[in-house]
Amino acid sequence: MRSVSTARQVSEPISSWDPYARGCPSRDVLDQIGSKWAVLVMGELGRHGACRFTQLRQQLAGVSEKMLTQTLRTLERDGLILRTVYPEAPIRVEYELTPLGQTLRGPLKALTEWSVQHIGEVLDAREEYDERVGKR
Amino acid sequence: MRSVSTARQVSEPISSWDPYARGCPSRDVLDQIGSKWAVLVMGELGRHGACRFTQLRQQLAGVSEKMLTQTLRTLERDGLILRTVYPEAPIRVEYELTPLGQTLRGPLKALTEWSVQHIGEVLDAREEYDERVGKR
DNA sequence: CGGTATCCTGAAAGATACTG
DNA sequence: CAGTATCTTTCAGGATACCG
Repeated sequence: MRSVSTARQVSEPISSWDPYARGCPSRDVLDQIGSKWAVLVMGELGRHGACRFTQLRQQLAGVSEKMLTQTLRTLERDGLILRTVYPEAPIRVEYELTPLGQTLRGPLKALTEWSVQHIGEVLDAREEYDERVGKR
Repeated sequence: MRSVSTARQVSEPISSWDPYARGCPSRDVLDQIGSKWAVLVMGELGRHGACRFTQLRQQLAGVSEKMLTQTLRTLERDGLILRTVYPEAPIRVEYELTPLGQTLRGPLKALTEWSVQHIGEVLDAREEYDERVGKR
């Protein structure tokens, strides 16, 4: 059954894509990036190069087989990662970034770097906010 | 009730933050960014400057009042946007990016620009993938 | 080894009605 | 105007068992 419901039906006519509009294709991509494991997988493959399924599952401690498979399938479908099967025994499968996937590394890196650099400020803001709101 | 459950309990000791690790604070931020409306709100405020509640709801056609409020609250708590109440009658509330929020515009822009630039390739990849898989 | 196939649950999203 | 309260629906995510 091939309905992971990743790409929901886009019924609107495809014209004048506002990158911020609802139901627009580029928005789909953002949704996928925002999904729980996609960024993690991309990051792992970006730093390690080719990885096997089990390797990935270990690096991303906590991911279930189902979610890892689902994430990998979606990324593969979007052309961001390449899946190669080596029909040995036991079977071996390797995942790696495609050239297209490589081009996404920059933007992704910018975002994670931002979060690392500014997490302190965010945490402070939260603390201050909670105090302000709690005191009422 | 102030438990939007945005920030789930981080029980682990705070040491050696791997930006990719589960439950790490910077990961929280990414999760929030990935949430359905946060990027849209940030984008809107980034381009328009200060906006009122109703203005935002109209720009982001499709958002429910509840989700908009929730998104705005979380972003405010994280110190990314500023909420200003003008106690006139009728009341007026304006939202705008904080300096911290401004620093996030770049990374966010990089990501949306990527999606606009490469959406064609992604769509092609999907088509090819579906054909490959369907034919089996 | 590298997955599917099922079932289940909690949280997210949405609809609707009401309010300071 | 700018929300809050409440209810319902949806569905991502996880647990488990099994398969080529």
